[in-house]
Amino acid sequence: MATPTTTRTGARSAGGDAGSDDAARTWSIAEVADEFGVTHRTVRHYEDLGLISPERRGTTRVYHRRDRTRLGLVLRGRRLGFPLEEIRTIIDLYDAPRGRRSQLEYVLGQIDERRADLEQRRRDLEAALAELDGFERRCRDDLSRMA
Amino acid sequence: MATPTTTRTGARSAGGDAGSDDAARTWSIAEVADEFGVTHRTVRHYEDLGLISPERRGTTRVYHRRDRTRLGLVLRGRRLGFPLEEIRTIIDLYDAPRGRRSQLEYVLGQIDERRADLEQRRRDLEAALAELDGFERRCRDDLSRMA
DNA sequence: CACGTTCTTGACGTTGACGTCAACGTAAAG
DNA sequence: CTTTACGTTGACGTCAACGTCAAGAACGTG
Repeated sequence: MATPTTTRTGARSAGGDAGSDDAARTWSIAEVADEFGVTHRTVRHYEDLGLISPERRGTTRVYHRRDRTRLGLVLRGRRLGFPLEEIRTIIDLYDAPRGRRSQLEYVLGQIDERRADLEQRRRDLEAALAELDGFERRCRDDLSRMA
Repeated sequence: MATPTTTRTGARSAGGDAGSDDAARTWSIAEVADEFGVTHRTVRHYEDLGLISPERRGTTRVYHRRDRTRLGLVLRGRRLGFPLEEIRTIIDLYDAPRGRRSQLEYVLGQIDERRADLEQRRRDLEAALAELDGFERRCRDDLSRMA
C-alpha cells in the first residue's frame, strides 16, 4: 500500500502565499482516512461531533496539519477507551482561550481531573500487566515440569 | 449505607461442612452489586455473556468468592475500555484447563498478544500524561506572568 | 463530451452495553 | 394472611459509534 503510482493529485498548497512543502500542505478526506487507518465515515462522524473542523473549499473538505494533529489525539483517546464526547472536551481544552485568570484556573482544575482519571487507568493497567506476568510464570513452570 | 440494622439474612454458609466466616460465605445479587458499585442489571448482563456464573439455589443466584473475583476482573477490564466479549476470553484463559502441552503453548501465545495490547495502551497513556504535564506547565507560566 | 474517480449529503441499519418496565415468585415480618 | 422487600425472567428502549447503502455533484482524462 501507499505506493505513489498514478493517483497523485491535489497536493497543491492552499490559500496563502508561501508554497514550501509540508507546513502549508492540505489533504483530502481519503488521504487522512487511510493515513490514520480509519474510514471516511469515521472522519465525518468525528466532524459531526465537533472533534475536527476542516476547511471547506466549495463543498469539499480540506484538511490541514491542525486537523491531523487533532485526529491523532482523538484516536489515541479512543485507543484508551474514552467516549468521544469526553475526548472533545479534553482536546478543546488544549486550545481554549485562557486569557482571563478565571479561565486559566478552570483549565488547571480540569487538568487535575483528567490526570486523576489517567492515573487510575495506569494503576489498572499495571495491575493487569502484573497479573499477566505472574500467570505466564506459572504457565512456564507447568511447561517445564512436563518436560 | 451498609448499616447492619435489621436486614441481615442469608449470611449462612453454603453446602459444605465448615462454617468459618469469609472463605465459604455467599452473597446475594444486591450485595455484590452495590459492593462493586453497579446495578443488578449489569451483573445479570455479565452473567448472560458468560462472564460470571453464580450458583443457583432454586432460582435465586448465590455468589461465591470466585464470582466476586471475576467481577472485579471484569470491571477493571471495563475501566480499561475492553469490550466485554474480549474480557471474557481473557479471564476464561485464567482458569483454562492447560493440561496438554499444546494447550499451554496456546495460552502462552494469547498472553503475548494481550501483553502487546496492554503495552500499546501504556504508551498511549504515558504520552497523554506527558502532554498533560507540559500543558499544565504552560498554563502555570501564563498564570505567573499575569501576576 | 462521455466516463470513471473522488467527494458530498442524507438516512437507515447494527452492535455493544446496558436501562427500564411489566408481571410474577418467595420468604420474613407484622 | 396480607404486606413488604428482594428476586426472577422476558422484552423492549436507548445511546454511542460507527457501517452501509442511495443519489447526486465535481473534476481530470481518454
